[in-house]
Amino acid sequence: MNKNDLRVIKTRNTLYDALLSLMKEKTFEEIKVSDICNQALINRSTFYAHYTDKYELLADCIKNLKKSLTEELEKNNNISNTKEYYLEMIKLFLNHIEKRREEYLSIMINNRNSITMDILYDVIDQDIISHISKDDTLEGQTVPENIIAKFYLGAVVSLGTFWLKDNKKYTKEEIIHYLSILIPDELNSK
Amino acid sequence: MNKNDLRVIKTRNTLYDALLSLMKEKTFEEIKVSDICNQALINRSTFYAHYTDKYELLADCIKNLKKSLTEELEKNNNISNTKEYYLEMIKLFLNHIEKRREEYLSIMINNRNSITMDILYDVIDQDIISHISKDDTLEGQTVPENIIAKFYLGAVVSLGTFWLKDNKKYTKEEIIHYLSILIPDELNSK
DNA sequence: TAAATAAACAACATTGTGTAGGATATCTTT
DNA sequence: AAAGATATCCTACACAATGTTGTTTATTTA
Repeated sequence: MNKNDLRVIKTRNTLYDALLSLMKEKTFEEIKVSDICNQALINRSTFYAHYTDKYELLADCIKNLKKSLTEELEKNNNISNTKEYYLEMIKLFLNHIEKRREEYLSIMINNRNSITMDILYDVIDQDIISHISKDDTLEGQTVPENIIAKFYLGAVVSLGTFWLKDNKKYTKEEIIHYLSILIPDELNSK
Repeated sequence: MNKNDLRVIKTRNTLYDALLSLMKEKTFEEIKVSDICNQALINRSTFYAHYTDKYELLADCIKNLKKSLTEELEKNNNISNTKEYYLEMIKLFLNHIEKRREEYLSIMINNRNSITMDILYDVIDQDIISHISKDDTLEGQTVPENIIAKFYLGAVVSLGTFWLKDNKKYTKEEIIHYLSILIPDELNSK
């Protein structure tokens, strides 16, 4: 199966879109392989030529989102694990949500946050961890580094999904401003 | 179906335990009704006499956990939405995790945090919201109340599940101590 | 244009679901 | 402790969705 064959690309994209579109109406679990194929106007046996089951297709969607979020977060240059890093990180994070909003919402609406949360948790956790390991200014702290990490990881993801869901109330800049108040300045000293 | 009949009680408990035990090995979605029945040594038709599907059984488990967490959190007397409230809340939260640790772990291990997170998010979000509505000291704040709420909601749940997963490293008291540093004193003034 | 190969189509075996009826075991009540 | 009630077991069946296979048709690419 040649990944560059136009037919292959077209088929996979169609299936991808069909799944996302169905997820706006139903839970992922309620969606049958045949539903996806009907929606995509693609034969069921063709589906099985590409994916072993619907979970593999979803994994593809997730992998895709994760990859692009990871890339976005890598633009962050602050290698130390300080307030500046977290502020820059949430900025990039909110940018990404803005770009892929429709996809995030499709996944989230009928799946009780879970899947989206898992995606975000994984990627951001990874980002934070890799930043911690690069940071060599971490001696004699009052609060262990990984406690701080999990604390802000949860806080940031929670705020991000909250912002994603009711997009009208606050601007991106407001959210970042509020965070700059909620995160103390002397994060790594004391 | 008489809820007090010993046979009924026994059957339901057995099914409940069987599901939790299977969830240590597989994803919830991978578990079939027949698997649960085999594990529980209960006839499949009996299962259907009690629940319409495996989701209803899981809902029962979740309802159970939610109820007991809600009750635990209600012991919190701090009606204002301040640092003291959050500290007391996480204390009760960690108590609950300690009590029901095995159940939480069963649900969490193979289900990528999702279900557990949803449970905790729901209950704690509810608790925070009800505390906010009782608090009348919320004028002229720099950061909107619901932003603060989602921020600490995520932070607390994230830390709680982190603590749940590697239970050896930190004591409950240490976690609470660290939190008292991470949450600023003047949460509601400025 | 020819060769390669992906997509469509049809047919089938398999698996898990949900339901029903009568036989058996367990619980409740007196 | 016995009688009646009823939950569980057992078997069988209809149904839906899955996953596989072999053949034909259409599209791509060299």
